[in-house]
Amino acid sequence: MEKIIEMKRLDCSVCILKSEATKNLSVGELNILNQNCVDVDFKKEEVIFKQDALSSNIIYLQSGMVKLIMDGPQRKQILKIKKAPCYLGLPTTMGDKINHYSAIAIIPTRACFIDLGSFKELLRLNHDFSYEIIVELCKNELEQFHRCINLVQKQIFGRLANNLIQFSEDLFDSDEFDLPLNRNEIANLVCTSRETVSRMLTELSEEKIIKINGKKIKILNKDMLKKLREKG
DNA sequence: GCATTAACCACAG
DNA sequence: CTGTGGTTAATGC
Repeated sequence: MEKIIEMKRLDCSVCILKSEATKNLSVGELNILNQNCVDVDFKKEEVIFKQDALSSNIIYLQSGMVKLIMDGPQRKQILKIKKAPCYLGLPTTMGDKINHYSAIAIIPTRACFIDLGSFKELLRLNHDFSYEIIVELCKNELEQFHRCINLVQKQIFGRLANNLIQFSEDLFDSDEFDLPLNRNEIANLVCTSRETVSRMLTELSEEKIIKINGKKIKILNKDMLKKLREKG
C-alpha cells in the first residue's frame, strides 16, 4: 500500500522550472510540497473546482487553459481566462472556506492540488516564496482593475478589440490562433450579446482587420485593432 | 426629429 | 452553434 502511494507521488522539481514561487524552496520545503500535492489531468470542459463547494486546496496549473466563471444574479459570468503556468484559486481558497467561482478546463489541462495547510506552512517558512505569491496576486488585482475600466468605459468594439489582443498576446503569443470559446462565451466575456459578437467579428473581417474562419482567427492589422481598443 | 448603439427575437444553414 | 435581418429602446446631437 505504502509503495503504491509512493509511486504515485510526483516530483515537484519538474514544476520548479515554471513557478517563480517554488523556485525559492529549499530541499526540505520542496519535500513538504512533494508529499502534499497530487496532480490531475482534465479534459476540455471538465470542472476543476466548483462555486459554492468547500475548498481546501490551492491549485497550480501545470499546463493547459481554464475559464473562471461566477454565477451572477442574472446569469453566469466568465471572469477571466487563465493560462498555465499559474496558481488558481488563491483568493477563493484563502479568502473564504467556500469557492466564490468555478474553474473549467477549456483545453486539456494538468493541475496540481496542493493541501492548504501545507501551502500555508510554506508561506510561513519561506519569505521569497511568499513574496512571489504576493507578486502574482498583485498582478492579478491590477489586471482586474484594468478589465473593469475596459468593460465600463468602452463600447463593444473597444472591449472586443481588447480581448482579441489579449488572446493574441497573453494567451497564444501569436497573431493567429483558435478561439478557445464559442461566440456565446465570447459575448459573455465581453459583456454583450452573442449576435453583437457575430456582427462585429464579420465587420472586423470586412475591414480586413482580422480574418476569421470558424474559430480560427488571424490578426491582419494589429495597429488598427489597437486603435479600436484605445478609442473604445 | 434623426442618427447611433446595441439588445432581443426569429429563422436558416 | 452561427450569421443575419427586422424591430425596438435608449441616448445624443
